[in-house]
Amino acid sequence: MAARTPHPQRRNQVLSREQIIETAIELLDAGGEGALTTRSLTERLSTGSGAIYYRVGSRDELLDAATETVVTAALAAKPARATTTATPEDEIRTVALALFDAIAEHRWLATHLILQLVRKPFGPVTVGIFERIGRQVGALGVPRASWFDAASTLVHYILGAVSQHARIDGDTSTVEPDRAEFLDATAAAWQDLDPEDHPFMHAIVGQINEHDDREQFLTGIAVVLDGLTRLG
Amino acid sequence: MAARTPHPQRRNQVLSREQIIETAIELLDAGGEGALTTRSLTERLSTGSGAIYYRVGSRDELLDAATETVVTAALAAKPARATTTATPEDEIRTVALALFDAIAEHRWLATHLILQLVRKPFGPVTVGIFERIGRQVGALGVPRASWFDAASTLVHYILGAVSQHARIDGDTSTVEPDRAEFLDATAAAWQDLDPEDHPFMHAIVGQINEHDDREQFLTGIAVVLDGLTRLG
DNA sequence: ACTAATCTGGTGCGGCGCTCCAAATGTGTC
DNA sequence: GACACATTTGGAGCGCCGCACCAGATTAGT
Repeated sequence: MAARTPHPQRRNQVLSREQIIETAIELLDAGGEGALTTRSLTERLSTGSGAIYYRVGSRDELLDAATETVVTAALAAKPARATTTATPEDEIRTVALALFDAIAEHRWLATHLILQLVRKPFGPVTVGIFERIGRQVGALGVPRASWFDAASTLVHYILGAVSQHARIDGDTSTVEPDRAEFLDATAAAWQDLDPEDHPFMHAIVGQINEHDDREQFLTGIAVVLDGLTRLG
Repeated sequence: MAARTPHPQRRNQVLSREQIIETAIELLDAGGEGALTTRSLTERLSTGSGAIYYRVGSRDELLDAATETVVTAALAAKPARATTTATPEDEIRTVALALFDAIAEHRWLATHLILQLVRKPFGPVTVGIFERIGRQVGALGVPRASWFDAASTLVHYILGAVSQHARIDGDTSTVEPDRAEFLDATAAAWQDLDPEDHPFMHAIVGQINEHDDREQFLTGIAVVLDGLTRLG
C-alpha cells in the first residue's frame, strides 16, 4: 500500500536464533570461514545487522554457537551402537569417528573445535566430549587416579588428528576435489628433499599415496588404547 | 634543513626481512594475534606498509614466517641431550617438550602450528618435526610398513596436546597470572554440573587442581610410546 | 486504546589488509 | 662526476570488515 515507508516490510516470520546459526553454518560450509560476515549473513536473511547482534552477540559468539550446534548434533547422532554388545573401545571409536565425520562435512570446524576446548572448558562441547570418552576409561582398566590423564590423552590425540582435516579456506566446490592431486604434490615435494638430511621422509614417501586418513586415524586410536592399558 | 620534503628521512639502516619477522614475533608475544596489524608493525619499524609487503607479502605469509622462525629455533636449540646415551624415547620427548615450551613462550603459536601442518606439508616446520620424530620409530621396534602411521600418531598427539595451551588473546601481562584462578573456576563449573548427567566429570574434578600440564603431557607421550610397541 | 517492552533494519564509525605509486636510494658505466 | 636504470621505501587511498547505535515497527500487558 504505502508507497515508501522507512521500514517497507518486516520479517513475515520471526527471526530466531536457530535460524541465524543454521544460516551461518550454511555460509561456512559453502565458503569457509571467510564467507561468514555480518553483511553476507544479513543479506541471506534479508535483515539488518541489529537483529543478528541482538540475538547472538559478536561474530565470535556466532562461531562458537555454530561449533556447538554441529558438535552436539554429531555426538547425538551416534550413540553407542548396540547398547548391550558395545565395548568401551567401540564407544570411544564411535565418538572419535563422529568428530572425524563432522569435520569432513564442515571443514571450518577443525580450528574452532580446538579453540572451544581452550576457551570454554565448561560449555557443552568440551564437557560433552570429555564426559563421553572419560566414562569408558574406567572400563578399560585404568585406575581411578589416572582417569584424568587417560581421558586427556585420548581427547588430545583425537583433536590433534582430526585437526589435520582443516579447510584451506575458499570455495568448496572448486577447491575440494584435488585430494589425490594434493597427495601427489606432497609426495613429490618429499621426494625432492635431500635424502641425506631427510632419510625418514624418503622412507615413507611411498606410503602417503596408499594411506587412508580414516584408517590411519583408527590405527592411532588403537595405539593409544593399547597404551592406556599399561597405565597405573 | 628542508622545511618539508615529501620523504623527510629514510631508514638509517636497511630494513631486512629478518627484522620484520622478529618485530612481528615481539608484537605477537606482547599482545596476541590481534596485536599484529600492518599499522602496528609499520609504526614500530617506523616505515610504511609498502616496505613490509615488498619483503614478506601478505599478513598470512608473515605469520607463517614467524611460526617457522620460532619452531625452527626451538627444534635447533634442543638437540638430543647426550648423543651417545639418548634413547629414541628421549629424543621424542626432547622434540615434544621443545614444542611445548615454545608454545608456553609464544602462545599464539598453537593455532598456527597446526595450520602449518595442514597448509604446508612441505616447508621446514612440518618436515622438520616429522623427520625428527619419524627417525626414532624404527628404533622403537615399529615395522617399516607402519612407520608413517606411527609417526602420524605421535605428531598428532603432540600437536593436539600442545594446542591446549593456546592464548585466550589479549595482553600478556594482565591475562597471564590467573592460571590458578582459571583452574579453580573450571573445577567449580564442573562441580556444578548435574552429577547424574556427568558422573565422569565429577569423578575427576579433584584431579584438575593437582595436575601439572607438563607432567600430564609426558604421561600422554609415554602412553602413545607404549602403544606403538604393539604395532606390527 | 494506550503504554511499555521487545525487536528489527539500516547508517555510520573506526580500523583492517592490501594496492599502488612517486620519490628516494643504490648500482653500474663511461 | 654525471647519467640511466633497478631497487627499495613511505604513505595515501580503496574496499572491506565487525560492530555500536538508534529510530521506528511490532507485540504484549492492562
